[in-house]
Amino acid sequence: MKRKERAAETEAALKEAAKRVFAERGYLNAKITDITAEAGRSAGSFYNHFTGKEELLEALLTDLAAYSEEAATATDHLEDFTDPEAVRWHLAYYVRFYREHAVTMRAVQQAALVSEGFARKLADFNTAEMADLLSHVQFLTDAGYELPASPRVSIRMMYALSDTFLQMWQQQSLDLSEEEVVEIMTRFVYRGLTGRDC
Amino acid sequence: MKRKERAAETEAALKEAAKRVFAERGYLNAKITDITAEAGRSAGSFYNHFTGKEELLEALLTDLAAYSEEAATATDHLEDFTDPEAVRWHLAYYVRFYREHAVTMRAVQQAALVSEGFARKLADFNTAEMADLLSHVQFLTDAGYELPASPRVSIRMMYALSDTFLQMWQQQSLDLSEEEVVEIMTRFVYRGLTGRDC
DNA sequence: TGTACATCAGTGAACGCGCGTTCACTGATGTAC
DNA sequence: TGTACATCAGTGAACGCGCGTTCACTGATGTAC
Repeated sequence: MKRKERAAETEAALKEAAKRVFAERGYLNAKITDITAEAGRSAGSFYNHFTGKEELLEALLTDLAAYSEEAATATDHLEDFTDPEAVRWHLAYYVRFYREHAVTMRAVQQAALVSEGFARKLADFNTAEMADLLSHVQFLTDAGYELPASPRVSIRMMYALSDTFLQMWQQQSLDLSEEEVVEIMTRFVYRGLTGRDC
Repeated sequence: MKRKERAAETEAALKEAAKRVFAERGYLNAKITDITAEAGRSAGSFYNHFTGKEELLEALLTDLAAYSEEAATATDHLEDFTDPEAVRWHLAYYVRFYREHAVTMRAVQQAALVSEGFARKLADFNTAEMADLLSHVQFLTDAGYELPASPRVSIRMMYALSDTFLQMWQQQSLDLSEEEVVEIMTRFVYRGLTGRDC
């Protein structure tokens, strides 16, 4: 089975090369020949594995899904948002996620601007991430805290903040360690959601 | 001077047509012939006015700058962020801005993904917007409030939240009126910055 | 005011660049007997 | 184990599509005398 091995190696090489090219030039600026060159393969080889750049990105996105699943079922998953630690846990998760998968996420965001299909995929992904949070925020309303808005909208604000702030952190150098970012965001979000200090 | 009038009319028509096309298809998907067709002009005519799509977008962006200037010097500009009204005033300004200029801003954001030049322009624009806020937050530290992070970073969180949440509001229908959005964001941000309810 | 010429905004068919995609070919691996 | 043929991953030059951009042309406006 040396043949299938070789094919699998090439496919993996193309995916890794794509990430490097996306990181440097961005998804939209990446030419297929850039990717094949980076992977050290010929242009034609690409089409033995993917029908185009979109399918390659879908493959990368599928790899992420696994990661998200994992976190949602983590054993130390804290759910009660009246406890600042629960908020911190989730933000720490996002920070880790962004550090590890920033390239793919940015690629998907770029693809979403141009392609209807990726826009839907991205929306679905975000909705899934937020769904988990919805039940956690219920603890706050049950405990008599006054959210700034409905649970659904409050979570969107939290998510909007995290998403964009983490991108800022990644791209421009904010000179903050990962721990500091988690700490800072936790304070802002916990205060924002509950109206109390922590 | 009928000639210059005609030229000015065509240029304006192209700019307006561009906004409509950008709104529908997005900047990156917009073809120059889409714009000229929408404006009811020939393809060649475009190049009498702009060297390309980029220059047209720059022209639209210049129109925005005026708007921002205006707000920064507004007479009712509240500056002391210890007063929730001051926070509300600024968020209300952003909401109005996004409602009126969402198309151009989204176009610039898209262009920034692909072009180094626009990335810099966008970064400059955002920095300018945030600079105004920096002095306002000083009131909080002076009054003994504890920000969630340094003034510079706290503002970035506020800005990240506003930027993305307003985009969500624009794109997906969150079923919130403009007043509600301002109210909600004010509560979240004021709480986040000060740690106190309002 | 009239005539002859210059200039300019606009036209749209044609051109050509960039890049995605194809395809005939190669050499290696797998299969049949 | 050896031989003959089939299949497959990979190659890279060539093809062709889409779209930005050009340019010779038109008709209208401006200018000179």
